[in-house]
Amino acid sequence: MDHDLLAIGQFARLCRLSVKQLRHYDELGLLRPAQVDPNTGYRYYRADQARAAVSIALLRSLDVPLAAIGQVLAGAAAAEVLAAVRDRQEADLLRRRRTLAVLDRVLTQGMPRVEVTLVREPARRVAVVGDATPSEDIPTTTGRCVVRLLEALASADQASDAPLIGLFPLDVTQQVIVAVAAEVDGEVPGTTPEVLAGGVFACATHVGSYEQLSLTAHGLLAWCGERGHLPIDRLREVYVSDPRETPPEQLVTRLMIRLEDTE
Amino acid sequence: MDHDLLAIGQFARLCRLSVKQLRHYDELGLLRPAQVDPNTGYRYYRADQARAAVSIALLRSLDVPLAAIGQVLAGAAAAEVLAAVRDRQEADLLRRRRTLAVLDRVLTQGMPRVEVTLVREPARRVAVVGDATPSEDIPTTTGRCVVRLLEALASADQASDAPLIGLFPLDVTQQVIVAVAAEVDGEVPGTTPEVLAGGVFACATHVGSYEQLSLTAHGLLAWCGERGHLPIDRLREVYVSDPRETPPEQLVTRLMIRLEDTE
DNA sequence: TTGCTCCTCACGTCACGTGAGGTGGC
DNA sequence: TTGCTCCTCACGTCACGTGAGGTGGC
Repeated sequence: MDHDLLAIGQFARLCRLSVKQLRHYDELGLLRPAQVDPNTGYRYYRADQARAAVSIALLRSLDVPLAAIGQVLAGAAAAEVLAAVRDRQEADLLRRRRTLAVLDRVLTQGMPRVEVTLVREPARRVAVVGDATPSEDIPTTTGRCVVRLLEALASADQASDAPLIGLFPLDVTQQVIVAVAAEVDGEVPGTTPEVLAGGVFACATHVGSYEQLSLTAHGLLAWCGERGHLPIDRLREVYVSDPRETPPEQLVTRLMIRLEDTE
Repeated sequence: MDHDLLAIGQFARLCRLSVKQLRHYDELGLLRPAQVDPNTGYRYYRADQARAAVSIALLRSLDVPLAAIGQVLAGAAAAEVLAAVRDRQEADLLRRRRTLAVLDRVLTQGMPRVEVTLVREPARRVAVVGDATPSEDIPTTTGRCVVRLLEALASADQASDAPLIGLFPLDVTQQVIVAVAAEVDGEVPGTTPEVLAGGVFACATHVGSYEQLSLTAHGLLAWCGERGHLPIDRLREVYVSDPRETPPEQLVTRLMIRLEDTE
C-alpha cells in the first residue's frame, strides 16, 4: 500500500474526527477518500487531505452546518457563507439569552398567574404593517414592522399619541404573520387599512420588559381556558408605554384577546 | 358533546401549540386528552387542561426538553429540574459565545496556517490530575484539573515555575479524558505519577486567548498531514504564560504533538 | 493464531413537520 | 352537499452514535 495513504482510523486521529464522521462525509460527497479498495471497501486517505478534513472539523466545532461547509470546500465565497452562519448564530445567541432570563423568572416566581378582566371594546379602524417570519424571529420582525409603521404615519402626518397595537396569530406554525397597527382616520400610504373587530376581550396588563411578555400571554390564555372562554382572532399587544422613554422594567403593555360569544 | 370539551384544533389555538404537538404529547403520555371518541379517535380536551398545556408551551419555548417538562408536570421538584436546565443552557450560551469569537477570526483571517518546527524532547516525569468529560465541556473540566493540580503541588511544597501541560487525546469520542501535568521530582499526593514519552514533536506557538487555541491546534495537525507525519499520543498544551498575570491577547502557549518514528 | 481495524446494514436520537389518503361533523 | 376538521400511517429532518454481525491485515 502506498506509504502516503492512511487507513480511516489513522486519518481520523490526524484530523480529530470520528471514523463515523469520515464515513458520513464520504457518503455525502463532502470528503471522498483518495482511494477505496474495491474488494474490501477499505477507505484510504492521502495525508494531504488533512487540510480539508481539519477545516471540516474546525467548522463543525463552530456548529457550521455541513451544507455550508460543503459550499466553502467547493470554493464558494467562504466569507459570505460564514458571515451568514455567523449572523444566524448571533441571532440565536440573543434569543437564548432572552429565554434564559424568562426561565430565571419562572424559576423564582413559578408559572405566571395574571389578573384578567373582561372588557367590551369597539371596532377600530387601523393602518397595518405586517410581515411573515419564522416563529423564532418574531421579536425582530415585529420591531421592523413598528419602524415601518411609524415612518409611514410620520410621512402621512398621522403621528399620534395612541399606542401601537401588535397583532399575533394564535395558530402556531413555522411561518407566522405578525403585524403592527395604529388607529387612524382615513388611509395611510405604505400601510394596509383594516378594521379590528370589536367585542368582548380578556385583558391582562404586563409590567416589565417586552422579553417577558410571553409569560403574561401564557397566563392570559391559561385563564381563558380555566374560565371556559374560547379566544379567537389574534392576540393583541397594546404598547401603552413608549419604549424610547421608559426603562424596560416599567414598560406597560396591555394584552388582549377577543372571546367567542358564549351567551 | 359536553360543552366544556374542546376539539384538538380549538384547544391548540387556546394553548398556542400545534395540533401535531398535542398529538405528540398524547403519545408520550405528557398530556392526555380528557376524552377520546372510541369510534373516530377524535381527541377532546377539557378547557381547564389549558393550564398544563400552556405550561408545556412556555417551557418548550424556553427549550426545556420534554423529559424535564414531564418531570415538572408529574410533580417533581420543579425548581431543581428547571435550575438544572438553566445551568445547561447557561453553559451552552458561554460555549456559543466562544465559538462565535473563533468563527469571527476565521472569517477575518481565513483558515489558520501556523509555523511549525520539529524538536526532540526528553521524557518527563510528571504529576497528573485528569478527569473524564463530554467533549463540549473540555475547557471547564480542564480548568478544574488545573486548580486541583495547583492545590496538590502547593500542599506538597512542589510549586515551581515550570509551566503546566494540558494533555488531550487525539481520538474524539463523546467522553474524553483530559489531564493536566506538571514536571516534578518524586510523588505528589492527590496526583497520579506518569512519564510523558520523549521523542520528536511537531510544535507550534499560539499567542492569544485560550479560546482560540483550537485554531492553532487544527493548523498544527493539518501541517502534520501535509508533511506526512503521523501524530501519536495526546496533544500537549504547554501553558508558558501565567493567565493570572498576562492579558489574554498576550498569552503564549506551545502546542506539541509527538510524531511516529519515521527514521 | 490472536487482536485490532475495518466493513456494511439497520436502527436510535429529538421533537416534531409534511404529505398521503381517508373519514366525521355541521 | 360542500368545506373544514380530524384521524392514522409513513417518512423526513440533522449529524451522526450505537450496536450487530462479519471480514481483512499484520
